[in-house]
Amino acid sequence: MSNHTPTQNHLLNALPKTEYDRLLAHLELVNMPLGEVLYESGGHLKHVYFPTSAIISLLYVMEDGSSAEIAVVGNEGILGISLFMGGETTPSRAVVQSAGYGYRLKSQLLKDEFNRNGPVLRLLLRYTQALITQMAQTAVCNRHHSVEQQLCRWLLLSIDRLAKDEIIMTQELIANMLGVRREGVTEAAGKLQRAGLIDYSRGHIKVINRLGLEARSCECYRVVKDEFDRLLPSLKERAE
Amino acid sequence: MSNHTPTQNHLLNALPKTEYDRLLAHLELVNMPLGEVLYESGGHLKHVYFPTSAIISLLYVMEDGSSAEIAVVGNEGILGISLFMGGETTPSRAVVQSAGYGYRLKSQLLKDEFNRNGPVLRLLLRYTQALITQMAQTAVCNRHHSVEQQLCRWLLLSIDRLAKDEIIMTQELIANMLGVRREGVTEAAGKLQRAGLIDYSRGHIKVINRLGLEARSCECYRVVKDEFDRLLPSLKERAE
DNA sequence: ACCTTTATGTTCGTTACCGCACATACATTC
DNA sequence: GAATGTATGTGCGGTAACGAACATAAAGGT
Repeated sequence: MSNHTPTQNHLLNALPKTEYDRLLAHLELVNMPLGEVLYESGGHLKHVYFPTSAIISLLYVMEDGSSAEIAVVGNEGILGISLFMGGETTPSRAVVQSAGYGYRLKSQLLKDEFNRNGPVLRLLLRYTQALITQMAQTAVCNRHHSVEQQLCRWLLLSIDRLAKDEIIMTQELIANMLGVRREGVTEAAGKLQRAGLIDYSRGHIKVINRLGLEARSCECYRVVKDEFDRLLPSLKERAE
Repeated sequence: MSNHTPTQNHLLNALPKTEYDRLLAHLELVNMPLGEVLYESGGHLKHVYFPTSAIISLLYVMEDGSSAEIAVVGNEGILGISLFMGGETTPSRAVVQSAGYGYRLKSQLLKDEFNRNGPVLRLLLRYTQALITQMAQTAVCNRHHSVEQQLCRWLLLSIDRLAKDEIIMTQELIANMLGVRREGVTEAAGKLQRAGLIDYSRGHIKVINRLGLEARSCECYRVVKDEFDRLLPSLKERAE
């Protein structure tokens, strides 16, 4: 192997050489199949994860079983911020939304690195702030925007974190993420399809017209994207 | 003066004596009148604020002018986390929701303290995680719960941060916070009033039956409160 | 006491989404 | 290629919240 390298994760790639080299030996490549639950609500965190090709969804599940996605983590980020924030755990659940790969690191090793009070700490905190923006914007979006707008936002967030323009995901699961009815997603997706923006069938959604989706999305997508770009400006190249 | 002391803010009160004493001379008591804008979206942060009797609302305002509250900050917390998170600014606006007092500290002084990598850093990060929980739960609540449930949650969050059981706030402003119509708040408040849970008139809302409100609220209130209690367990006493 | 302003109450038609039921169609397996 | 399971399409009544218009009522100034 392989075409896998930790630098495919933007946070890892953004680390100075010293820190990167220190962590490298401890990074373990893991496969993340669709639907796998990486963290359960309130559970203990044995590892943190740096996705490379996978996308993780952070979900809040309510007592009555209904749920909503509050943020996504892909190759731009890290799963497990509550570890270094000091809480050890969170009330959210982390589920693999798009199958792929990532690297994991034992919790204690990340904590140790964080406590060195160096560039790793600063990078992780800036990432956390970007994640906070995403959550806050999700709250606003849930309040004010239509299912169709939110679907556009969701599709854009997903393809940004994938190399391909095709998403493997049923409408049923998208509905769970957005916290709406499956029929609502069917209807919105149908409109987008008829408008020539996407093409989908049985769990495969292909984005045909990205700009069209952006135009149809609410502003929430762009606000979040701009804030990520601002806080985590583009990542240096690293010799393979 | 006075009956004002920085220890009325729970975060300041939770600091070890060394750190508290170091900051004390730089803490400046400020009055916070209703409606004052402490931070504008994207603006520069000259100070951070530790409310004692005031409550600050964190709002996201959309392009079309509609808005929604994503979190509140009272005497349990600090306003200005993006400063130490490294972003310097956020896309949210901070408005005084309930008039009162607080202490402010020059941004650089807080940064310096944060960078000592001591108990202040750890405390602020734990607080930030609690705030994240509040935002995430707000997102879910916006998705799934009725205006009446959200109003109960909002009232409870407010009186938790006030000494009194009376809130000075018009239904119009509450509607802005919740991101709903004023009429919706009128209707929900009317129900609560007829149920004997609250008593209000022209900008004065008095909570009569706190337990009744909790029962009528969605679970979101309790989830957030429990998480705050878990992350920021009760604060030591400090000799006046 | 009057007038003005501001806060709250009420109504009405409209809309987006819900919950449910069921039809269709593709995919997989035997 | 028949059978089964899964994904998607569609229609229907119900409801919560919306937008707008307007009525009432309390507070405050002169």
